[in-house]
Amino acid sequence: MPRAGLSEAVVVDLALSVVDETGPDFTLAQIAQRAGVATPSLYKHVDGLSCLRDLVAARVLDELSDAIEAATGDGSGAEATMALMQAYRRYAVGNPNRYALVPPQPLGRPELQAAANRLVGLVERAVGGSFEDALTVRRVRAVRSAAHGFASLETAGGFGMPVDLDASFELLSRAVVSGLGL
Amino acid sequence: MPRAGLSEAVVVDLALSVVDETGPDFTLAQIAQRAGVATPSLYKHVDGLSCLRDLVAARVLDELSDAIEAATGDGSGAEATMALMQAYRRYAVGNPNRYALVPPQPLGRPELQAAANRLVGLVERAVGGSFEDALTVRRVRAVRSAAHGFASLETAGGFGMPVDLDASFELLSRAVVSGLGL
DNA sequence: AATTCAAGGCTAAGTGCATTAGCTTATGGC
DNA sequence: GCCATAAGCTAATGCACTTAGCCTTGAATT
Repeated sequence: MPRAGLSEAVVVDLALSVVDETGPDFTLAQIAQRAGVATPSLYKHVDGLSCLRDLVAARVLDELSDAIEAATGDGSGAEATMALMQAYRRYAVGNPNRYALVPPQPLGRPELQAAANRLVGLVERAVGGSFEDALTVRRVRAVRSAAHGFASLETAGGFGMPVDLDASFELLSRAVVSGLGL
Repeated sequence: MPRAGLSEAVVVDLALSVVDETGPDFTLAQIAQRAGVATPSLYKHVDGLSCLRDLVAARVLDELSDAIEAATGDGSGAEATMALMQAYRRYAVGNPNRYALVPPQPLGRPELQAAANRLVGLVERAVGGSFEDALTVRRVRAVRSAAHGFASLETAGGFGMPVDLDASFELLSRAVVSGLGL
């Protein structure tokens, strides 16, 4: 039996392709099929389903952070925060199934924790402040809540007709940014 | 074998007790055990797991709507919207596992669709407007996004240390309400 | 009171999945 | 060329959902 050229990263790739095509719930059997391999063989690269879920989630969080970083640079203030929220939503809408995998509580593997911390750090920088400051903590939470709430409802089809969505998001993000005093 | 006194509603009750005690993911086997019944017997009352999920979700949405309705009455405007958001968060924090079951996209059984519509109607009333109006649609979406985003992150433990949460939510809801011009 | 008959239990069996154990083979370093 | 390890495999276990078909309870009707 020839080797299939698998690795942890490739397994995660395959998982993401399954997610993109069939929805957020993936199965080891589906991935093994795409790899041309029997299901138990995956255990040579990945320590079971829940571990793989963590790896996939970390990957998605990193993609999201990349998109945000590219959009906001190292600026801060109202404009940077608006850009951050916009990039956040754009990623989610462009990758709805992947976004659904983002775990709100990044417990689990350290990679996942690190990816989540990176994202929060980007919000912190955009808002402009440090976590020493209680106001900054609150602002970061508010921005995350608004962005995640809208993205999560929109990607899940929770807004009924897909009409007026850009304007709706614009209204929300302006309201948040100005209401937070940025 | 004596009858167990089951019914669709009782099965949903049992499912909710499982959810409260062990987390959002429940299984027919767990419910059957609590009912003192073999797993297949549940099919006499409920049409399989995914149907039961819909029924449970509809029940939770109704509880959430009840809590919101009690808190906001039939008022509208800034104060009513603040009260609505507060009630929303309070329900979620008080019932984190149940809240995790709220489906963002209420596709599926008509009961579920109706429950979701009821909730949206409450937000509409609090915001004060009608869906004829595009601005009202945007405001309702913004309020839902902020409330759901914060509640979902908080209940999932996404905010790290549980410090300053009330003040954080207060900041967000004030920002949204004032930023929406309510 | 006796009978009927649907509703609500049951067991048995099938499917799909994750996981573990143990074996075999490819492959890269010596 | 040899050998150790990595990377496949098959077999088997356990758990969950689901369907099929049987049996009993119990209430309504006669």
